[in-house]
Amino acid sequence: MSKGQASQKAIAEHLGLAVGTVSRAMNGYPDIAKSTRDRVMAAARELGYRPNNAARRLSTGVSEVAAYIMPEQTSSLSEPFIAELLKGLGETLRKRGWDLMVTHTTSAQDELEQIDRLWNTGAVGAIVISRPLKKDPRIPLMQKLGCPFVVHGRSASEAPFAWYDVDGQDAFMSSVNHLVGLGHRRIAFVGSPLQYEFAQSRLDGYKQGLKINGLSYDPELVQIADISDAGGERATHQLLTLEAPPTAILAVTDTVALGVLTAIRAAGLRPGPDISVIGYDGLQFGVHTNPPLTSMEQPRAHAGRRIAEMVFNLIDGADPKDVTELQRAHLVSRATDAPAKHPNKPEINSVREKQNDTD
Amino acid sequence: MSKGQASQKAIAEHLGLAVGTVSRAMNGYPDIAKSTRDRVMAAARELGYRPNNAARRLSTGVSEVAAYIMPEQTSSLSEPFIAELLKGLGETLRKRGWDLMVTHTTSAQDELEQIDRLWNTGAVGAIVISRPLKKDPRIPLMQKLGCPFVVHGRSASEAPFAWYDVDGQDAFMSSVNHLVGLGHRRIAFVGSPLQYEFAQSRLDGYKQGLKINGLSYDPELVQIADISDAGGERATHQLLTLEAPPTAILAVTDTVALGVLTAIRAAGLRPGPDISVIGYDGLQFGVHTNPPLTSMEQPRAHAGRRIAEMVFNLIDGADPKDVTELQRAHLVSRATDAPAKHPNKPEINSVREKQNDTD
DNA sequence: GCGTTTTCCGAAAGCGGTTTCGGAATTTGT
DNA sequence: ACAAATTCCGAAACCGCTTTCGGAAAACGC
Repeated sequence: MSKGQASQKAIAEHLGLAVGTVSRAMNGYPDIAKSTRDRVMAAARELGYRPNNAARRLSTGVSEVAAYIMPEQTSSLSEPFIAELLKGLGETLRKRGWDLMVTHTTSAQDELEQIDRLWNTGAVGAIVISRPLKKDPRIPLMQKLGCPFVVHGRSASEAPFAWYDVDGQDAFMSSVNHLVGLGHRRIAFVGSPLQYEFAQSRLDGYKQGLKINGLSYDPELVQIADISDAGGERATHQLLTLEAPPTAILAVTDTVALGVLTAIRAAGLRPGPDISVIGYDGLQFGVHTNPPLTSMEQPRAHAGRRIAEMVFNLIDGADPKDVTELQRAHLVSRATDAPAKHPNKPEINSVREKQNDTD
Repeated sequence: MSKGQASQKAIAEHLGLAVGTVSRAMNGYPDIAKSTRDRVMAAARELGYRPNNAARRLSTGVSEVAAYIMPEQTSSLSEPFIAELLKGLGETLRKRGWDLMVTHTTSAQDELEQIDRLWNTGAVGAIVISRPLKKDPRIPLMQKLGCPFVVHGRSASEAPFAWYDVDGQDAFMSSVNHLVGLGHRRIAFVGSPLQYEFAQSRLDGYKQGLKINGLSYDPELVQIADISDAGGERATHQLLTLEAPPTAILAVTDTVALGVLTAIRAAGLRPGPDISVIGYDGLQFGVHTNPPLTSMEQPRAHAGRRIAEMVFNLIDGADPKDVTELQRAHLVSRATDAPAKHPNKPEINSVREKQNDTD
């Protein structure tokens, strides 16, 4: 439309050169004399040259834009997380001249459609997705398309792919260890739907933690909830009405943990002193909850940067199977992890009594 | 690179037509027989045709991508806000085939540079910015560039521009009214640096609220802080060491209010019963703070949608001065607004006594 | 001092669309 | 049945940049 910008042609005319020469000068071809390269660069600066993105893309065939597919149903509470991720992604991409595009989808089907569109219209040159399912159709699709992609999380797949993940299994195992160390024996797990890989692996870690501590697995103590505060609240309400309620609860995410805290307080109990709670993510607002939430913190700022770097690795021709990174989460202890009140007397736990006391 | 996609040329050859004919058929030119248009459409579907974005952009000159410039220093706590905004923006843009690009900047200077780049390289066809300064250099820049843009917030400008905003002045005025109605007379304001337009207008609303309630303006009761929980905490600490501390505190954002709560609790006081606190934004995590935070809620989900629609209005040729919308915020009362303890006895307020009591 | 390399640049063909222009084929007018 | 008006499509230029190819000019060799 407007864009009164200097093109290579303008530079060429200004200098009495051919456009092809200008192009090669700017791209560092060896068959251009240093003197003319300098002239070209000077003129470019002087005339305010801006390479036309579309033109370059059209002739090279690659788009210097990466797409981030937003996880479908993101509660407003879990979003601080992806905002940080976006920042790391965007800033790191920019260092090599790439831009970041975000795409929201309306359904799993729509998501596949978007991926196909983004790649096949040439809108983007790479894609990053989050929260893969245990068996995620997006992965074989992108492999079929030949689109460079990195997954934030792991997944089952026949062919190897690039991924960045935090070891949730390990994290939940050590959470259990931590709680057992505090004298807890009845430890519950509030998880999310198991089609998500992260949900499964965190549950696995929980089970594994029980096992290595010689605790038996009690299905009653495992609740599956929506990834939301409301989901955590409902699940915890269930747990608290058990005949033998847990003395500690592991939440699959901090967002869910918020609901856990709410439900515990609603039952007239104190998160921490009465029932320990450990979340996962280490979100900043955990310091402001009532009481401040103990959580497994993952290195979030790092994630965006690394994922962007992995995108470049792929672009530079790295084999996807060599482009993987597994980080660890670390316990940040705030106020909701505490010694079990009666480590050896599992009978002191009628919630209703407790409630009446407090009323 | 790969992209085994069908081009218009492929369709043309498949049908024995010229590419120009195919193009005009797809774009609804009137000089194409309906019969051949149908054949073209059928072939397009059959061959899996995908228009090449770059090619179209190159020849039409317009890019169907809108950029959202991320506010420079976004605390991780304020980010739920923009994530919701992005969602509304992205989904609404997509309805007309547009995509959303996000750009993080490292400085004010860099931000101007990015805007210039995004527009002049043809990467985007419109830009939306947030949190304008009272006098914001980005606005005249975009006006000079001729780039369609909408501002999330208002600003002083010679030429009119498109904006969407929530009336912060009105909101803080009614917050003051609300508190006065609860018997408060010493009401403090924890604001943010006044180069931001929103900071100024909220302060103005605060002052206006004082005036219409016949309260005098006491500069001691106004603190300027970083837009963060830490900033709010420091500012509140100052307020509490005053000889005559406030009985109520207005925070410029919910993020800041978190720090206000922390500082109040740290002083051994109870937010709500002892000192009322009202935030601004109505963020969801306000229900999980200690205690739950009363706040002025703005219609956030609506914002992204409307801003995207305004972008299209501009693209469709609307005069920027006609593309504006002012929304109102509404009080959502949770647990931090309460009647003043001693409405008519401003002498009961030595914080140190209170602290000692609690110690 | 004349052939042979090197060095350096111009010319041109795309990339995949859009849009203008002109003309063949068909329809209309009388 | 012949000129005029429509209808419909092909041809070609262009958007800005990349890249291959070939050749002129300069440097080299002996």
